[in-house]
Amino acid sequence: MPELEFDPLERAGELWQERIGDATSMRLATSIMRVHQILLARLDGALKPFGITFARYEVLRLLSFSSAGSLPLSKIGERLMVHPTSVTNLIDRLVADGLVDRNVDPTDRRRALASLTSVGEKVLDEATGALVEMDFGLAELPRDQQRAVHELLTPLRRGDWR
Amino acid sequence: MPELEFDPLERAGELWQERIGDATSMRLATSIMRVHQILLARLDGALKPFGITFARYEVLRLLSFSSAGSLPLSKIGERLMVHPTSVTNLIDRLVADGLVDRNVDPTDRRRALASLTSVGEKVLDEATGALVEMDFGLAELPRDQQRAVHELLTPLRRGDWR
DNA sequence: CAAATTTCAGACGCACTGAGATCT
DNA sequence: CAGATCTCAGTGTGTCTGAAATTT
Repeated sequence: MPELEFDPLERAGELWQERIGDATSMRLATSIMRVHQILLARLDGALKPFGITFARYEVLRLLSFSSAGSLPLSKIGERLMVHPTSVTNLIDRLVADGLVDRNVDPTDRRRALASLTSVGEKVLDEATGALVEMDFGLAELPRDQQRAVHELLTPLRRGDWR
Repeated sequence: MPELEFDPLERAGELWQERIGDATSMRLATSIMRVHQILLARLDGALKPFGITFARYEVLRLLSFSSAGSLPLSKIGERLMVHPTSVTNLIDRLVADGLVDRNVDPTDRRRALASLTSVGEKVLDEATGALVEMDFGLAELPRDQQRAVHELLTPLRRGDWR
């Protein structure tokens, strides 16, 4: 399948080093871009049979974890780091597919509350099984290395909370 | 700026552990998604003054590294792991902005060769300066950690070449 | 009234599919 | 002719801006 006979990122790193200077951060930035692309393709592929994307899966999971069983859209955006209009869009599709209910919050009628339908719960469970089965697309990395990468990356997310 | 008082990923990991099981791979997968989003926003933000995105920057850089000074579009797609129609699209925009020339390969007239214009070279140099200045959006990580993450991630890209 | 919450219209970037044109 | 290369039209998904509607 692969037409290349070498790691294209390694090649780019060597040339960068020769002509520009230290290639460390350029290598990692490009690396993260590519790994993201590979990972997303694997996750979306595994979820395709269930008619959802990884972004939608995250919404379903968040709702199932909420203690009240429902969340205002603004909270969803906050937790998932998603733009308000994108949340509306995600929920629109999930509602259209019958996986989520949208109701006005009786406490504060500006708010829309999203909650899982029973179909949504079922799809979530099955999708979770599929993702666990494929180790979230990270099977090439042993557990301890997965943990190591996660911890090393944490400082980059530091702006997400106080 | 951040409304949250806790790391949302950590919270999700704890709940996952309680209710589903080992949360290691789920944590890392979500982590990579979020870091990618943050990084891309930083890189695209730094490149905005030059009128290019990171995807277009990578094309310019690849062209400047090519020994012949030009590359057929198919090679660009191969090296950058980009779909053929996306390459056409990227080159279309770069040509429209005067950063790249597109010519038919006289050797094999099926091929289109892309090469940098002098404006393209100039923009590339300035953009490179801006990216180096911000350490490719990875300033929170010391060099040795950047190297460590890059090496740990490499197995995930292993399918890209032979 | 000011602020919060959500929605809408519209634009954009990028990935992909399927089909077609051109050339080797 | 089969195969390679590129382009085109159209779709899907997610992001964002700016503006508006509703409610507190």
